[in-house]
Amino acid sequence: MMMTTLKRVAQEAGVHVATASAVLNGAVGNTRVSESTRDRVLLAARQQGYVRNESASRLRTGKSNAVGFIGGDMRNPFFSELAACLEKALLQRDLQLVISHVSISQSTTFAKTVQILHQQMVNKIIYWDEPASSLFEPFKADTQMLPIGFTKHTRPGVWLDLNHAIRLSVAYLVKRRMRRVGFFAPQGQKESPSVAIRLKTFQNECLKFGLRSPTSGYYVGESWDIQAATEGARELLRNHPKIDAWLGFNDIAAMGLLFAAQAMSRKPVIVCFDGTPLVRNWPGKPPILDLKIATLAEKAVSVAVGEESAEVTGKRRHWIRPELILPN
Amino acid sequence: MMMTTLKRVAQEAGVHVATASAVLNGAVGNTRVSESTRDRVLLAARQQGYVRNESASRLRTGKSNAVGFIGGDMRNPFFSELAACLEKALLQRDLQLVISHVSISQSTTFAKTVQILHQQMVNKIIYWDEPASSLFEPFKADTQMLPIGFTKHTRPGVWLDLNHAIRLSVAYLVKRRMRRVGFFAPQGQKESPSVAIRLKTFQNECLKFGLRSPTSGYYVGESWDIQAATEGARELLRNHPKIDAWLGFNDIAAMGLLFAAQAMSRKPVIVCFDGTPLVRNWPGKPPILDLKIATLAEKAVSVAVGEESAEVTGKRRHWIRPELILPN
DNA sequence: CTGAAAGCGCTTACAG
DNA sequence: CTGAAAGCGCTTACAG
Repeated sequence: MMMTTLKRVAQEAGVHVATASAVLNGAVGNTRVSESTRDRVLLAARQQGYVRNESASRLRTGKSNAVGFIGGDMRNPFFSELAACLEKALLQRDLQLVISHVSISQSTTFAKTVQILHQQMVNKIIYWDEPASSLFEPFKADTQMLPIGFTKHTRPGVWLDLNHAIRLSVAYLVKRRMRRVGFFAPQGQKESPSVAIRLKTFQNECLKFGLRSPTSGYYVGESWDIQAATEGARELLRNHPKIDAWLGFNDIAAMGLLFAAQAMSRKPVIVCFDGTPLVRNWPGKPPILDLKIATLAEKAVSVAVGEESAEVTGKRRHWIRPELILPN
Repeated sequence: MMMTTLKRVAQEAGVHVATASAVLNGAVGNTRVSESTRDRVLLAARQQGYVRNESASRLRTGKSNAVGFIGGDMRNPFFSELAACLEKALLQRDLQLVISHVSISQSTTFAKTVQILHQQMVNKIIYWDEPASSLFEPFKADTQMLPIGFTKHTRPGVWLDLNHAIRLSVAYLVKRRMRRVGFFAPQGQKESPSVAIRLKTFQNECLKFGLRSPTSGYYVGESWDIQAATEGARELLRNHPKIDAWLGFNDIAAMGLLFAAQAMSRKPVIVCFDGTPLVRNWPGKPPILDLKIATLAEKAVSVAVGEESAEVTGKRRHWIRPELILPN
C-alpha cells in the first residue's frame, strides 16, 4: 500500500488540490465547499487511505499538531506517569505528545533538547522545571515554553504548592507524635538547588511545628536508580537509628527507604512524595503525599494549548494543591 | 533568536544554497567543496546557530533521522528500560528515538500507531511483537518494520530465546527442590496468546523435569498496574497455599508476588522475569531471569540501521540468550 | 569546484 | 462555491 497524496485524492474526486485540502482541514477561512464535493473528496480520501504528510504540512504552516515534553528519565515512575497523563490530555484534543528524550544524559544540555524538538517542528514545549537544571535561560522566541514543577516562581507556569505539600507532611508527622524526622532525596554529582529548596522548606516547617531540625541524606546516582536509593537508604538508616520518620523525596527514594527498612526489620514512618502507582500498594500502605499528577498534566495541557492562561495574578501562584493520602 | 535558514547561511558565506547544503551534509555525491568555502560556510552556520529544518529535509528526501519504537506502556518498567537502551544505541549513531505512544490505549490499534509514526516521516520502526496484539498483519510497504520480542518465529526479527529462559528457571527450581510451582502473569480482558505461549512452554519444561503441571494465575488490568498485580497475587497466594515457587511473568507481576508474600509473611521462591532495576534490589535478592534488555536494544538498532541482518538461517533463530541471576 | 533549477506535499491568500 | 499560483526550506541530479 503506497502513500497517497492530496493530489491523487483530488484527482480521484475530480477537484482541485486546494479544494481537497479545504475539505480535509474542515473548511477553514473563507473557503466553503458544497455538500456533494465534500462527500466526493471524503470518499476518495477514505478509499485511498489518505494520511496527511506532516512534514509538508509543518513546512508550509510552521505549525504542528505535536506538543513536546521535556522531563526527566522515563525510568523514574514520576515521569512516565506524568508523560502518560500528558498524553491522555493531549489526545483528547487531537494533539500528539513528543517526548524529547527517554533519558536525559549528562552531556545533553537543555538547549540541545529544545533544539531537537524544534527541528521536529514542535512549537509548544511543556517542561519539568527544576532549578537544578538551570533551565531558566531564555530560548528561541518562536517556541512557546511552559514550565511546570514545584519551584514556586512568580512567573507564569503551572506550579505545585511545595510549601503546602510539606506542611501537610510535617503536620501529619507531628500528629503521629514523631520527634525526630529526616529527609532522603536523590542527588546527582553536584549540590542540587531543587533538593536544597525542598530541604529548606522542610526545615522551616519543622521549626514552625516545634520539631528539631531534620536529618538529611542523599543517594548518589540517577533519580530513577532504585538500587542506589536502597543502598543509600540502608546506610542512612544504619547511621541514624533514632529517627522516627522519613520523608522520601521522590517515589524512588521512598521505595529505597521502604526496601531498606524492611530488610533491616526497622519500622520508621515513611512518607512517600509523588504518589505514583509504585508506592501505593506497598504492604502496610505508607502515607503518601499525592502530587496529583493527572491534575497537573490536564492543567498544563490546557494552558499550553491556550484554553487557559498561566498568568500569575495576585496571590494565585500555584495551581495544584497536593494531598496527603493516609492508610485507612 | 530567530531560526536561520540555509539560504541565509549561504548568503552570509557568499555561496549558493546548494553549496552550503553540500558542506553541511558532509559533501555527498560528486559534489566536493574547497577548503576555504567549506570553512566559510561552517563559520556562518555556527554564527547564526543554524539547525536543519527537519520537516523540509524529510519532505525532500523522504527519509528521516528518527527511528520509531512501538512497545507497551512506559509505566511498565520493562518498556521504559527498553526505550532508554534503544535511545542510547540510536544516539551513538546520531539517530533519534520517537516513541509512538507512552500508553497504548485500548482503542488505539497497531495500524493507527504505525500511521502516526509514518506521518512523522519515520520510516524505520522497531516494535515489541506480542502475538497478543495480533501485530502480524502486513503494513505499508514503505516502512521498514523490525519485530523484537520473545515469540519464536521463523521470520526475521530480533528474538529472545523464551525456551531457554524458562528452562533455566525450571532447572533452578528443581535444583532448589521445589515440588509445586506456579505462574503469575498480567492479562487484559481477553485470553492473551502471548501469555498462553509462556504458560505452555513453562508446562513443557516442568514436564521434562518431572514436576507436576504448574498452577497459573493472572491479574486483570494493565501490565504496569502494580496495584492490580498485588491484589491478584494476594488472592493467588491465598488460594494456593502449598505452592513452593512462582514465576512472575513480568517484573510487575513479580513485584506483586513479592509484595503480597511479604504482607502475608509467606516465603515462596519467586523468580522475576525481565530483570529491570525495579526487582534487582528487593530485600533477599530474588532470583532474576535477566532478559538482557540492553543487549536486545543494541542488536535491534544494529539490525534496524542495516549494520547487521536479521535473516533466519538454519537453527539460528534467536539472538539474545537470557541469563539467570542468583543471589550471591 | 560551484551555481541554477526543479520539486517533495501541503496550505493560504487571492482571483474568478 | 472552486481553481491557479506561490512558496515553506531543503536536497539532488545536472550543467557549467
